[in-house]
Amino acid sequence: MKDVAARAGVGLKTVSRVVNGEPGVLPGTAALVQRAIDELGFRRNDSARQLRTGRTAGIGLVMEDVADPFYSLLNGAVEEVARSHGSLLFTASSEDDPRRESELALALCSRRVDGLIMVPAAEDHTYLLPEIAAGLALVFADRPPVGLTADTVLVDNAQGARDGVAHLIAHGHRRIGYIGDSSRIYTSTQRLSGYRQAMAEAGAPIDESWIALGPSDQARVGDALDHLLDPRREYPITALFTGNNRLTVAVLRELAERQRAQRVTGVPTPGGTPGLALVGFDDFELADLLTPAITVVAQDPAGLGRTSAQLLFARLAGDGSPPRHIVLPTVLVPRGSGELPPPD
Amino acid sequence: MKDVAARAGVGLKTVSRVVNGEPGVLPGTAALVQRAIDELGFRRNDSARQLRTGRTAGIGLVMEDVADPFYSLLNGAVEEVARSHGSLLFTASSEDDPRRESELALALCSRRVDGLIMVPAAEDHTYLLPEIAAGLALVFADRPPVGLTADTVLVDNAQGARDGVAHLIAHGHRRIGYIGDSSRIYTSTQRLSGYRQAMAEAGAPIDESWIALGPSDQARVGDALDHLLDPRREYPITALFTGNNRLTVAVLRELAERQRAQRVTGVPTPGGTPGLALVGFDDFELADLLTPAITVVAQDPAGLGRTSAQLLFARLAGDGSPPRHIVLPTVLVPRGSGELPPPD
DNA sequence: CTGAAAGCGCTAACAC
DNA sequence: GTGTTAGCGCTTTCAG
Repeated sequence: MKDVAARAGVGLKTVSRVVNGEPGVLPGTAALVQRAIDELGFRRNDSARQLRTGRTAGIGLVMEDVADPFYSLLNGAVEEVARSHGSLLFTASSEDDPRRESELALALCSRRVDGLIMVPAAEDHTYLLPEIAAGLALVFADRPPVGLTADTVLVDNAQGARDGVAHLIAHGHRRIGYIGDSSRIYTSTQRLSGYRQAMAEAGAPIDESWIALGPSDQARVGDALDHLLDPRREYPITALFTGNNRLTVAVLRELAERQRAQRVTGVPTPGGTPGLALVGFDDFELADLLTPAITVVAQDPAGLGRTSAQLLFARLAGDGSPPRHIVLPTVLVPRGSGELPPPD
Repeated sequence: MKDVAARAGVGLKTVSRVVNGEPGVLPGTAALVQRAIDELGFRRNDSARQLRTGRTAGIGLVMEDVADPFYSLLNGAVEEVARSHGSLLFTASSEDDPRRESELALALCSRRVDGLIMVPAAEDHTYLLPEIAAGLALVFADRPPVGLTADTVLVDNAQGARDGVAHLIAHGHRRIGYIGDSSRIYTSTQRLSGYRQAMAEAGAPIDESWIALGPSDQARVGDALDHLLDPRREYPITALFTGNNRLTVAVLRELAERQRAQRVTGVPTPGGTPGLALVGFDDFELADLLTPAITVVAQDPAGLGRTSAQLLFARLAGDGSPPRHIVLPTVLVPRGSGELPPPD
């Protein structure tokens, strides 16, 4: 900038004014400066600007995994809102590791991002208290913070799961299995409680062995399924509720595998016969094109991201009202798999 | 930091040394400083650090749309490599708009990101020349730059499409339709040329009306499909090659719709009868669970991201060799839809 | 081993 | 309208 000023034969501040489009520069002078800028290939150094103004025009998003469709939709919505406010977005994946979450969050704080949106993995967020005290705007999305109060945007997980399970019950099922995430995760606990509520409301007793929490990879899901569908059970389950996106797909893949095996070998296999009713929490692409199409309790990941980001920018614009807690509804999307009747 | 120094009763530089883990500080002094840091809730201001050192430990990624599965996988891989190098990642979606691309890229340059990975949308990248001259490390991914030479990581689109179409030909098809992206997009042109090559090699003449370029939304794809499957054609196509992920899914959805309609109404509809052979460029989740399962030419989006990022960090580490051009292979994944025989 | 001084590139606050 | 000065918070350099 100094160089530009020298080249244009004007003062430093005049260049600054031109670069920032501030008023009070004669068109002639501005043109002179602009030419010097072009000739020198000058570009304003935002690091310096940030240091001076204290604003970075950047926000951070910490979530589990950018590559997961749920988070990538959330990410896209946050980015869109950020862009409309002239901010750039840092994205960071915690891989659901509390340590990594705090490392990333604090790294973003060191950069002095204007605000942070977090889908937390940690079970204690007091490490952020000093940052909040120092002026960090913070919004929690999808899961609430622990150890502090802050703006939070959640999904009505319990109600959603309850709706999904009640839907199965309405279609004649009483023995319904549940495969969900580890109970470490907030949303998982909420969804499980929705399952229990729906069963209780219908007066349907729950056999605790119908509940499998925490199988993460394909193989574990297969094991859980084998256990749930064990043919030696006196009262086998007739329907299944899956607690998230990835689990639903894993279950579908396992069932398809068993069906293929049974078709090929002719040997009856648990899960080898189509007809198990299924409702999944969280929608996913192509759910409508499978056979049967998959009934889901749909969340709105983009809405979650958009709402969180809007809340964040409202704070950055000076909204000093008490922390807000927003809960977004879910929508049951019947497509076929959840309307299959129980056998006999 | 000044405050910390005052509180600890030491010099500024000593605090700096402690904060950065530099050697040459007595353990006792370090402990003193650390206590002052904790008490004050001090966190180093990276904006200032960046200004001084010239390094931001941040890179940028500009692509079409973070929410698209292809890009979110690429994004995830880039982020992982960045993290392993201690860098944070800015993600920005251009929505395939050249203006937006350059705005975002230049905004990232203003922040003095250490490097930039771009999936370009623009048709001229000379606007980046001053930035490169100023030291920006730049890698193009998936599509090459126009108007300058830089490190580039591409996929072998032509060979992939050729393989896919040859696969259909090997299964007895001669009249093969092609639905692809706008010819404005590099990858689209390459894939179309692969289609032409495969047809030429098989001595199969191409009717230009079999080729539909540019239908983007669901409705347009439906129109294109109606045109391709027009029952008044003397020689109807027996197979279809789709140029990307989104188009494949859109086609599947259209076909499913026609089949459903025909089942319900009993009125024969073009595309209403299953059996059209299909190979799609680009893999997608659940392709294996559809009926029939979808044969695809799979790319490796994560590999693309990883390779690009590794190349970028090699440059940042001082690799000054001439620009590299890496081409990643595709893999044909036969699953059923591409092995359907032509009728009669 | 520790500290004082200079300056990274910019903008805020004032002169002129 | 335009220029000058000071200083954002840090690291680099060099002296103790």
